[in-house]
Amino acid sequence: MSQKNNNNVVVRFAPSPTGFMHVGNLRTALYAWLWAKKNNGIFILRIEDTDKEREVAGAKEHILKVLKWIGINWDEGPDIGGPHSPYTQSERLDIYKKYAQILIEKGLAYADPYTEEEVENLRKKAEEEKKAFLYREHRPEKFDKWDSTKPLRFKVPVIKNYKWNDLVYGDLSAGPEALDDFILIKSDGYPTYNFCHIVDDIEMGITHVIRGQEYISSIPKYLSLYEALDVKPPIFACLPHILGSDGNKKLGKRDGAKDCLEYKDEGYLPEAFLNFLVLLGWHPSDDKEIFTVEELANIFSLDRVQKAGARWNDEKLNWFNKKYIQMLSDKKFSEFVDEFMPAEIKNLTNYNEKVERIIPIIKERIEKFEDIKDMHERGELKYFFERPEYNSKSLMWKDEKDIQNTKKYLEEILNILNKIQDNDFNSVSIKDAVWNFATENGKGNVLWPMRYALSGIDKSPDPFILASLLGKKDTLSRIETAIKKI
RNA sequence: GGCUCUAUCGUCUAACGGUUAGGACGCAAGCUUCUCAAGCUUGAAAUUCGGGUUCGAUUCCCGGUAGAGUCACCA
Repeated sequence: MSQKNNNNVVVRFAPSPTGFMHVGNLRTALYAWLWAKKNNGIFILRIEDTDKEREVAGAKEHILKVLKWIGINWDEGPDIGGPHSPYTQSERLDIYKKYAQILIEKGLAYADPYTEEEVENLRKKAEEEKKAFLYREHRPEKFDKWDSTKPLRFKVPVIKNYKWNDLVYGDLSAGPEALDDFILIKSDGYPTYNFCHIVDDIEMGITHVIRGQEYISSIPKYLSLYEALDVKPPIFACLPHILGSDGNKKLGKRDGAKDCLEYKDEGYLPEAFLNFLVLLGWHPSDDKEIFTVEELANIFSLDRVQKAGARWNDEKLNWFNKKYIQMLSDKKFSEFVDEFMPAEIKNLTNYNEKVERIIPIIKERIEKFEDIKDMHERGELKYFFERPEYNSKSLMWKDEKDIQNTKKYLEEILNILNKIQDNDFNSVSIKDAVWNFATENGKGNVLWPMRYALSGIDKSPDPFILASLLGKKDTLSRIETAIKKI
């Protein structure tokens, strides 16, 4: 890797602590982070907590937790500081005041003389007249001195068309109706997003502003503010929305978007989750689908981000998770099994000595670790540790009346298995020993009763595997029990 | 309603004007030692519509249609 000037790319992820972080937020963070990594740039985490009414306790900690889970690390942020500290907006109020003062002195910010109600009435009137409401059409002719008790509004310097380039959407433009005298500082003394994010982006040297598509229509406002401040705007990149799995609406908290940590709790692997997420709206130039973070950091590009929204797809996420589970080391896999195994199974007396043997069975049958619970509920775990209970009729393959033959077959299987040496009691030897007899008698007639005697359920691994996992002693004993039951 | 954006299999997407429109998930069928699971093979499945430009449009332009975003003292 060639050494690049670190200041080529400085990006930020700037969530507001107003609730849990959902997948839409996370993907924005992921794309910004990958863009920074790809360019050897700096990734900044900034907390935008200027809406004190909507702020949710613990939300900030939750955001950090999600990012850490998925493996997104930041170079500067509220917890670790950095050259532009602090990284929480409520602690940067003086900086915003300074910029507000600059605008006031330029005559480009003024105290809003109206009450909230008066503005609302003007808005309603415009609506009734089927006109777009523009505050600037009601801009007072003379401005009172701003005393911090009224909102401070931006005075759009020039009403004109704006054209700009977006790394994802290409050339964009908007007419003058996109421009208005928006509020810079609210009457509670806190700045609005529209104002302070721009101040911070300037102060922190942000080069690329990567955020959701919903900001496209606001960008002309930002452009006019950059002009008023005489600052060159950064490069913009807006990201398409993630759509809910039903409907076409942007995935939001109200439409059932889940807290990212729920995926962790359900047993999704962060690597799989990240891999799925990166492909939801972005695609490399070839057909490769499984990526390490390092590979993504090399090939990620904003110009290959889609313009249309991508629908959330749990099935594909599950497929990715399964793939990644298969790649997990035995040790790591066992740790997850230990975490997700239901207490009812863990409390069985011989759980600890036997659990390692059934690891491969679990590994090929789950998509996420929470599925272990479902396996348990379907009775697919318990019989490995305890003798199964079942109705003797179930031992019969297809023909429930063939009692005598079933008994005969089980007795012969018992005989055959008994002859296998203890230290040779593996699935291959067992199959070799049983196979001829089974084939001669229609396979299912013989193998189904054997498997059922060992598992006590309709669906399980094949009888050779089961016998080898249970061991010779337990296998013989379970078959004897079945014979007695008939 | 104004402004803005978007449109390829059910879903995620590939195809810098020329391909039998490719891949993946899901689905179906078959194979693989009974039932599962896993694996393998095969299959069905798409360029929103109408005009143009061009020898030739999924691709470029215009229009229709559909969908989305936004129009806060929220971010």
